[in-house]
Order: sequence, then C-alpha cells, then structure tokens
Amino acid sequence: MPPEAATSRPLVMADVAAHAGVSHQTVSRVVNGHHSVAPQTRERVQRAITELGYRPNVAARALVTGSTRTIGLVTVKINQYGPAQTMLGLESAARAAGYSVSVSILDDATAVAMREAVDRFVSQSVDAVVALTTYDDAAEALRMLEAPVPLVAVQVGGGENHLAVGVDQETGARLLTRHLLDLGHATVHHVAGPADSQEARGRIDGWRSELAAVGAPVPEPLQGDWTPSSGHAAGRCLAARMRAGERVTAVFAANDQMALGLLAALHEEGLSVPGDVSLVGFDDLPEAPYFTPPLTTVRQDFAELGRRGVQLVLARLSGVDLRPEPVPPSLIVRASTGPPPAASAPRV
Amino acid sequence: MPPEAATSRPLVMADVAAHAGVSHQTVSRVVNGHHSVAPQTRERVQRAITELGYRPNVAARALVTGSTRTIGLVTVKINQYGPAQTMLGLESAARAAGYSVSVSILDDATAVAMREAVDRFVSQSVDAVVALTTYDDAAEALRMLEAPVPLVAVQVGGGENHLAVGVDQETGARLLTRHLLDLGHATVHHVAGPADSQEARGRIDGWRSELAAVGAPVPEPLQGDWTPSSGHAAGRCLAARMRAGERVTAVFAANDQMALGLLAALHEEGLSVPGDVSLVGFDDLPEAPYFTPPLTTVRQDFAELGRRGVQLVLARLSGVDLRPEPVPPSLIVRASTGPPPAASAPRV
DNA sequence: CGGGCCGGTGTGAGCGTGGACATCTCGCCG
DNA sequence: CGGCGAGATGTCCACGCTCACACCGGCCCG
Repeated sequence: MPPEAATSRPLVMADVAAHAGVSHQTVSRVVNGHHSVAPQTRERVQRAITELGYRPNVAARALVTGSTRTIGLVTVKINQYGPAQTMLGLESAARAAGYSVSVSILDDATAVAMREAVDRFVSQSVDAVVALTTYDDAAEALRMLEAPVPLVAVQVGGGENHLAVGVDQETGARLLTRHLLDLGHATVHHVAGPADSQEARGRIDGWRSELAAVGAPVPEPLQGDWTPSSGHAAGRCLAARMRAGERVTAVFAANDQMALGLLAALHEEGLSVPGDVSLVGFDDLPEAPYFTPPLTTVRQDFAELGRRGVQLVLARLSGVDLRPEPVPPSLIVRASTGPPPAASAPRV
Repeated sequence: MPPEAATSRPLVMADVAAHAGVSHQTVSRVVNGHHSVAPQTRERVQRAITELGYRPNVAARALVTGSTRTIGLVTVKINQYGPAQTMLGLESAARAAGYSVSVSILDDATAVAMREAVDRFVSQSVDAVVALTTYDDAAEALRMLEAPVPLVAVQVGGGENHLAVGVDQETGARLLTRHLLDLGHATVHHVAGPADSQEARGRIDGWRSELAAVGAPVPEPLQGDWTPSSGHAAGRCLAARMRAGERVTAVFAANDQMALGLLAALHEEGLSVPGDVSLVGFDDLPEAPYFTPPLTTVRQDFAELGRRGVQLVLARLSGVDLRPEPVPPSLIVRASTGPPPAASAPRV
C-alpha cells in the first residue's frame, strides 16, 4: 500500500514535512502526539505520513532521547515449556504497550554471561531489562548487577536493586500435597527439580510444610533435573524401594515432564497409576491431559507472568512503586490420583 | 568490575579519547578494528576502554551506518516445541556472529500483521528479517513483501524476494511410511496437521507418494490441528471405524503431540499399541521416549534450522548467493511400531 | 489603544558515531 | 639531500531526530 517512491532513498521526516508544506518539527510534533498543533495541520501531516508510508527512525530518536522503547529479555535455555510461554506473554504485553523485545538466551547463567548480556542491552539503549530464570547463579548475578535501567526479575527472587514477580510455587506444591493427603495417603514422596533452582526449592518447601502441617512423615526427596529422563530414573528407584517393602502410594513430581518419565518407569515395572501409586506433576503442559492416565497437576499461568513482568517494567519506568503479587497457581485434578491401595505390599 | 565513574553520565567515545590522549576518531578506529592505528596507540586505547568500561552506543552507530547488527525475527505463536527450539538455535548463532535478535510474535499470520511487524523492524534499522512459520497466510504475506533489507524464510516456502530454509518434511514422512510398510503393514493411515500449513502438506505428500510407490492404497487422511486434543479425536474416530470392521493397523500422526492424543484415545478404546495398531509421530519431542509406549518418530533438528537461517542472513548480507539445502530429518525407531496383527478384526 | 500572553509554528543546535578529507611525520629512493 | 608516498592521526561534517528557544499573530485586559 505505501508507495515509498520507487527512488527508494529512505524516507525521512523532512520528506514528509515538504510533502505537507510544514517544517520537520511540526511533523515531529504530530508523530509524538504533541498538543500544540492546529487540527487542520495535524490532519494534513497525518495524511502525508500515510501517503508516503513514513516511519520514524528509531536509532535517530534513541540517540536524542536515550530510549528505544525496547525491553531486553535475558533468559537461560528456554527449552522448557514454561519460560517459552512466559516469553510469549511478555512479548505480547510489551508490544501492546508499544515496546519491542530484544532477546538474549544464555547458555548458562554465570554472572559473567549475565553481566555481558545486560551490558549489550544497555549499549543498545533498551529501556529496561527483564531477567527470566529460576536459577541461583542467575539470581546471584542479578543481585550484584547495577544497570542504568530498571531491572525486573521474573520467576526468580529479586535483590535490592530490582523487582521480581513469580508464580507462587509454594502454594502450588501445597495444593497438590493436600490433595493427595485428602485422598487418604499417609504421606507423599517428592521428586525434586535441580537443587540450584529457586522454583524447585519453592516446591519442596510447599510440599514439606504441608506434610508437616498434618504431621505426616517427610520422606527424603529424590533428585531430578526437570527432564523426563530423570523422572524415569526416579521412577525406577521408587519401584525398587517398593519391591523392597517400602510403602509408596503417592508421588509428587516437581514438573509434568518428570511425571511423564515416572509414569513410563512405573508402567515398565508393572505398577498401575493411580491403582498402586498416585502421581501428580506441576505446570499443566498441553500434553498432560493425554498422559496415560491423564495427569493431576497444578497450572501456572505463564503468560500472565510475562504480562506482569511488563506491568512491572512500565511501572518502574513511570516511577510508580508497584509491589507485585505472586501469580496464584490452580489445582487441576485428573485421573492420575486416587485413594491409596489397601495397606498391603503392591502386587509386583 | 568496570568503574564507570560514579558521576554516571553515560560514557562516550570522547571520554575514552580524553583518557587515552587521542582523538575520538582514533578510538573509533580501534573499536572497529581499522588497520591504520599504531600498535602502541591501539594498546593504549584498548586499556582506556576496558578501564572505563566503555561500550559504543548502538543507536549512534546505527544512525550513521544504517546497521544495528540486529536480526528481526517474526513468528507466529511460538507455543510449539519446534519453533521455540528453532528460535533458540537462531539466537545462539546470531549472537555468535555478533548479532542481536529482536522478536515479534504475531497472534495470527495475516498479511497486515506481517507487514506491520516488518515495518517496525525496518524502522528499527534491523539488518535482516527472518520469518519463522509454516502457514500459508504468512507465506502469502511474505511473497508480497518488499523490504529494504534481506528477508529470509525459515520452515516456509520462499518467494522470489527472499530465500528459505526448512527441514525436508517429505523425506521425513517417507521414512516413517516406509518403516511401517517394511514391517508388513498393508497401508498407513494419516492424521494430518492443519490444511493451511505447508509443513503439514509436505508430510501428506511424503506419506502419499511413499504409499503410491509401493502401490499401497491411500486412505483419506484425518484432519488434525497439531494439538493433542485433535489427535485424541482422530483416535476415537479411527477406533470407531475399526470396530465397524475397517482394517487399520498403522497410523502416522503428523506430529508427536497428536500422536500422544491418539495414544490416549486408543488406550481408552482398549486397543494396544503396537499390538493392534502401530503409531508414529513427527518431531521427536523430548517427551516422546517416555510415551506409553515410547514413540517411533522422525527427528527434526530445529536448532540446526535456526543456525542455517542465520547463515543465510549472513550470506545475503555479504552478497554471497547461498542456495540452502533442506535440513535432513532422521528416523527414530522406538516401541510404538511393530508388525501388524494377524489378519482378523482386532479384539475390542 | 498598547502591552503581555498564549497557541501555533519555524530555526538552530546537538545527541554519539563513522566516513571523507586534511595534515603531519616518517622512511625511502633517486 | 630533496621529494614523495604511505602510515598514523586529527578535523569536520552528516546521519535523523528532539529539545530549547525564537517568532508571529491574535486576543484580552488595563
């Protein structure tokens, strides 16, 4: 639609000004919605802009204002479902507010890499940086970080320098644990995420405190790393312990992927879910309703998390002191949980 | 580490120049690796740069060079595993080449939205735009698009204006189909992806032509939309047809997520995989080895796709005429496939 | 009836950098 | 020993835009 004169020298404000018979400054005022422009002039300039298909040059504007209306997003290995969804929500909220998003996906969350990424963003004149990760290294790096722009942490604890928003992991874990206890299980075993993840620890805390609240024994959690494969290993291990006589009737896997691995291992071992063991996950992957059996889990609203990240950024940019509340998770009950089997050793 | 004088007026080239006792232009030459600088001077400037922690201002540079060393990535709803992984590979390759990535995630792939995104990128002075999608609307929009920067398509057919790179969908589908035929299945049913996806059609073509090659009958494909839920519906439908006497022994789901839904439906219907029906997917999700049973599928190297996208961009930017080859997929055989059951109706 | 004020507009400067060109200093060769 | 070229460095300007200020006309009020 926009003709953009075939000559193709990129359009600048002066071209529009000439076309509309005004000065470039008036064009600037129209573009930036300044008030003191006569309606009729504004109209004429608007028309010239659309007719020529003019778009202001962000670099030139950034040079003088120091702002690019861009948010830098730094994250670590976004290959999980959650972070990817969060990024989606963040980008969409940012775009709605007129901001672009520039991403930097670190291979690992060292302080150096973090610093490097933030520096790159700063030299790009981003208006704010959002850090999306749950790992301690990253959190530590963030805590040290001074930047000349607002720094917002998503899904990881904030330091003094910056704000943070996250899903309430502890509540989610409590919901799941209580659900299992309510079904009559004497206790709940836990397959945890990596030890250096705040998210993983939050889930452990919730699980542990809910067990403690009803005086249930707290078994030693098994160590996983979010991958289905680690869930599978944990499943093997639990099955072996059951064969050895230990009573395991309910398992809380720290995410759905590990729950899937567990499920596979339990099937291989001839154990039925939820007949012999009830199993819950965390995240509510789109796949979770189609596991065999469909998985009881906790839904995290990742997109909302991204939106709140942007809210926080905008608040900081406009000087508002917004204390964000954590995003509440919700329990999704499906077929992978049920009452514990009669108090004998499971048939193996 | 970098002190960055507590006064905190952002550092500029002139500061470095003063510190090193040279002109700002010499600093510029050092920063840009220009050759005619005395080694000793270079050394002195380098030291000043690191001592002060100086980073050049991208906006100012962009204003004069017209380049930001940024790649704009426009994509549609990245909530699938594939695109997310591709983005990962792309960002990492871009960063390795000294480029940043700015993302724009469209809600739907209309020509208008596409044009809008590209325009935004152009006004940001990106050096190139990469479009990552498989939908016809997007492809159509791309075909019409003229941009003053290179435009590279990933996973979607290119037009005249731009290059494209993708995974060879047809070959992948042929590998799966042949695998099933080799196991002795008389034919293979197909649950297709959305009709407006080039990827989905590529898989149909491969499947169809492989069946045709051995003279096997070509059943009408069922329509899915990539989601587990649509796979589930397709599974229900197939089971009903089997009960009605139709012989279905092998099913090719156009992606792993649909395969999961199918698996769930078949289980519900009391059918065994691979005892009654062999099932294959496409993508090789990290979860696929832990399905019940583990899923035979085709692996797409999404990260490689991202890397090639960047290669293509760099080639275009340096004027090289690189004709990209499609990324080859590879067959991953797991436990969801086996020989067909004896030629009677399956036990239902 | 004149001065001040205000809405609407234009003019000039400067943001931080890279490119073109000028300059200056060698070293080398005739 | 002078001239010349190449390497090293500096000076100036332009990139496209916004900001500060000057300007111009009309209106109100003293």
